[in-house]
Amino acid sequence: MVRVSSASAAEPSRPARVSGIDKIERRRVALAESALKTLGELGYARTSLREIANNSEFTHGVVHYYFRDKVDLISYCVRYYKTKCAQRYDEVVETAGSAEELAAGFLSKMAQTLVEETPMHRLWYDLRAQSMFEEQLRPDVAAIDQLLEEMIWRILTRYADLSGTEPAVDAPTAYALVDGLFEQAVVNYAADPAGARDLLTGRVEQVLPKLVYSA
Amino acid sequence: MVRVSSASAAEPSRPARVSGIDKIERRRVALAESALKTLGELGYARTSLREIANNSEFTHGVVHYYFRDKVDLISYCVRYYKTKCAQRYDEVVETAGSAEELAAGFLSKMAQTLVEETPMHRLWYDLRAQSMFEEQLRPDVAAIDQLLEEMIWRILTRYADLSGTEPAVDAPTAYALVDGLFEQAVVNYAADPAGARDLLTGRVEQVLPKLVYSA
DNA sequence: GACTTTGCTTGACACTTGTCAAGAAATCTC
DNA sequence: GAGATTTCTTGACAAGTGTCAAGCAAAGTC
Repeated sequence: MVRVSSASAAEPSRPARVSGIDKIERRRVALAESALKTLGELGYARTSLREIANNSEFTHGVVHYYFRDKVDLISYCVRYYKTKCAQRYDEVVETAGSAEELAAGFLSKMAQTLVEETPMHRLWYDLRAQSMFEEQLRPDVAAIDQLLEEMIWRILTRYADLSGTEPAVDAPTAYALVDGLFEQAVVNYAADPAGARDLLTGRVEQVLPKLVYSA
Repeated sequence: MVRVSSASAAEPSRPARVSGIDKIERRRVALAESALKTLGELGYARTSLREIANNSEFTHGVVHYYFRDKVDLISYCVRYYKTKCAQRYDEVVETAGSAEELAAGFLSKMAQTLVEETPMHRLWYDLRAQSMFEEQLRPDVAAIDQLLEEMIWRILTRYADLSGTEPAVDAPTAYALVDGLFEQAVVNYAADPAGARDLLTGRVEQVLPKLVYSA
């Protein structure tokens, strides 16, 4: 489990009672969730602290009570987000009994998250781009990239296993390829929400077998 | 040839002489080039018109003399950029006499542009991400994506030709895959400028043969 | 050389931004 | 329930933003 709380926040002197620290943490999470919703809608650049506060039940001063500054908040959000996104396919990987079943489960889950969590994916690609310019974001972004790479790698190795063969590319390559397809789908989704889904599944389906040696 | 000038700019009433319109166009290009330099350095979000003017030989008022507003400028920049980037590999495609030669030329050119035009690539991925939030950018971004897809497709079909076979994926898929690898390299380049180059070439080398049917 | 058009500079405007601080409100402690 | 502590609200600040307009400089026109 990732300890999101050990961040670099102001850490106001903690109250004596045990529930206090948790309460603070819960407020942080609530703020982060609200912030993520706004961020996903508007993107990193256009999201101000006031906008985040407006779209939440809090006022803009509260943000500064729980986070040192904007980067601290965004950073926290990214780390919070991270803990939620990289285990999406784990169940599919564990329960699939054949390569076809795994592929089908992966594809359907992928299409589902594309549709249901579009804003989050948009935000992710935005943040990764921002990290190229804003050094402070790089560690967090790199950590998520790592997590996602491992996620894809788990899927691919299991897929190869079930096919009685081995991956034909290494982990970073596999991740870059699948991510390229997914990002394309996310970008296209803005223009054509209806078609993007099927195009994605079709393309991943096309590519997946090429990532392992033929059995 | 793309007519960049037919944009939506203010279009001040043109002087009678023929050189006048060209002079305006040349100023626009000069401003765009300066803006692109700043944009590549700072990214879309952090680049203000004043910053663009400061890093150029002009003052911030001139920008508004030649461009209606900020989006008009950025839009123009993107379209100007587009005309320069999608023909990078054309010479390699035309002169290569064998599949290996084509692959080698492609890889070396790709590595070269990664290193020499890093800011431009960063900016491109930034802009594409922004286009998911800013509708006005979408047409321009989509046009560039299209151009790049065709570029990759020219390379792949020629590569298949020279190998005496055919592409095993369609154009959008091929583009998404290669682009995934390239974007990963651009992001990594920020953290590790030395290693990113070789990692990219290695990975593309690994993948390229899998995009065509084995001869 | 006067006059008009074009090109550019400067300074201002309305607005948004992140940040902070003073104090009200709520909560806890005894 | 009084007092202390935590939590939150409100209003303000300086800095930065896009935009524009008034006026100066330069170039072209007759």
